[in-house]
Amino acid sequence: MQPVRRHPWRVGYEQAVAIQQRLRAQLRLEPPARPPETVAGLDVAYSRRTHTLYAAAVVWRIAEARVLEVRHAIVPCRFPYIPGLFSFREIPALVAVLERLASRPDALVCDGHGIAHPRRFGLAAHLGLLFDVPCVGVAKKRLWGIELALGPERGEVAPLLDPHTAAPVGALVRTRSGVKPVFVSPGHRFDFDAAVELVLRCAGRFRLPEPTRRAHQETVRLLRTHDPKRPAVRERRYPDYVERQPGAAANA
DNA sequence: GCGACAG
DNA sequence: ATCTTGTCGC
Repeated sequence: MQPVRRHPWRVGYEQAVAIQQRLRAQLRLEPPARPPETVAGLDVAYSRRTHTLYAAAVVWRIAEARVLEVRHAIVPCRFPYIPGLFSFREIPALVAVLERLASRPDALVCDGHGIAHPRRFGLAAHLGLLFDVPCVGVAKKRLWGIELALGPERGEVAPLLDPHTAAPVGALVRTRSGVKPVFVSPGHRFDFDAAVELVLRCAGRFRLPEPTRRAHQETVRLLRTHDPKRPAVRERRYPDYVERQPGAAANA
């Protein structure tokens, strides 16, 4: 899978904001022509110690609830975390992992917001536009918008409204009864209803949609194998404590 | 000046 | 997100 637009190597703050304002005009917020059958869940883990991003993509066939493909990418981290400019931090890793996909999924599910963003250009909007692929954002916390009341049952939905215009920017979606909702917003080539529908179709037994949840697991596994943390010092020895011998009696 | 602030 | 120690519940 190849991007249709290039992302610059080095980006400063003002340039990042300018890129967002230029690209957001190109977003298409209509639903995909046909309902997605395969989606790629995406996630990134960080090593603070080595300034490295560990990205994973899990391609998922919705109808069969089955993994089709898993890819990884490891890239250096070259942009700070700034709320509102989050995509510039993770996009190099996500582009790298998507370029490794053999298949072209019908849609992407990102770990972050789409247009529920102060400039209407969150990670899912940015990434969807770079590849011109349908993309939805699923975030665990709010960045932008006013939350309307949401019922407690799985499948219930409430709007997330722009603070200035009261126009919808996304939705709160209850993916599990009695569990905190997720924040769903279209990124590119999605509208609100199709985005919510896709997230619910990908929802399994957990709060996060299954493709993203599995991508997260992959990311954690990558971090653990490539950047294992070892204790700074070995735990001290305890001279008075005697290890139980295998097969020894419990006491004398 | 104060609070809010995706990952 | 990462770091870090413990606690609660199936």
